[in-house]
Amino acid sequence: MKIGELASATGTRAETVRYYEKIGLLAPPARTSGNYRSYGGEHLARLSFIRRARDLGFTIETVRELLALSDDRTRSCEAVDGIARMHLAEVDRKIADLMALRGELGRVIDTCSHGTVADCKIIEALAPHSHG
Amino acid sequence: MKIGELASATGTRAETVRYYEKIGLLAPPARTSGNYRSYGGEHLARLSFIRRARDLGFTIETVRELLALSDDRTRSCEAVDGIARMHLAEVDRKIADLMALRGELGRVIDTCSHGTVADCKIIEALAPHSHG
DNA sequence: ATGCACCCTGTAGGAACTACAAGGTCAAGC
DNA sequence: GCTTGACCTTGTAGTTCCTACAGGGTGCAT
Repeated sequence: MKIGELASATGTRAETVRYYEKIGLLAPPARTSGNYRSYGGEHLARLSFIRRARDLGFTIETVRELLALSDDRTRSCEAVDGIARMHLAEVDRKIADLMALRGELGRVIDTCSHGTVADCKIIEALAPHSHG
Repeated sequence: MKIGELASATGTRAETVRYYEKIGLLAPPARTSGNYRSYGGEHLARLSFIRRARDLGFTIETVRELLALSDDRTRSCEAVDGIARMHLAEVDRKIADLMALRGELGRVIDTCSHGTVADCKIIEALAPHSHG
């Protein structure tokens, strides 16, 4: 499996795959006689995991931790659980922030009277506010 | 008004103010005899606008557009409204993604909390997806 | 005159990629 | 057998939005 195939199989770009290899997240694969990277099922599984975790908002460093945990099967689930919990809290914060933002943005848009910029409420809403 | 005062009046850092000047978002102010930046009400208003728009999640480039639009007072509000609506849609999408993530993390924690190592499903939870 | 808080410029770093540039490999088509 | 074009290689620099120095200058109080 060449890098392009691996990339499209996992929804990644070839550049990103090489980047993951460079930062030590994905093991360097064997090479063909023409010096092309040659991937197998192990790499596919691993990269799928990485992609999915990244999509779920885990940082590269957290993904590294999770991979280390999954590699060491003797370890308890507690560490994994802890990481997940930390992320859950973070995700909850992000959701709350975005909901507040959404409300404000929605209000701003609702006030738009579709006139000229001179009396655009959106611009007004962005204009100077007291700030501490 | 010196840079530090402007910064604290708008909830920004001095470095960020200089950065905004460097990328052409904020006009260079007059200088004192000692070469300090000297800001007036115009700068305060504009930086407040920038800060608020950034807090609402608009990118620097979008803020630039909004500033350009707001400078042309006779222009129709339509473009401004469109930008805000597009941004709102983006925020909605992010919220949806985060809600999905939240559910997944919750499930992982739930599974982990009453199980042994063998039962830990976090790795499986992040296992390969089909990618087309 | 001596601190000290603040200001100046310029550059490097950080997170996680992304986009070249300049060249090598390979299968297909003529 | 040779060309075309898609793909691969390495390396480096750019992206976004700042943040953090380093190494110096200014202004005010003691």
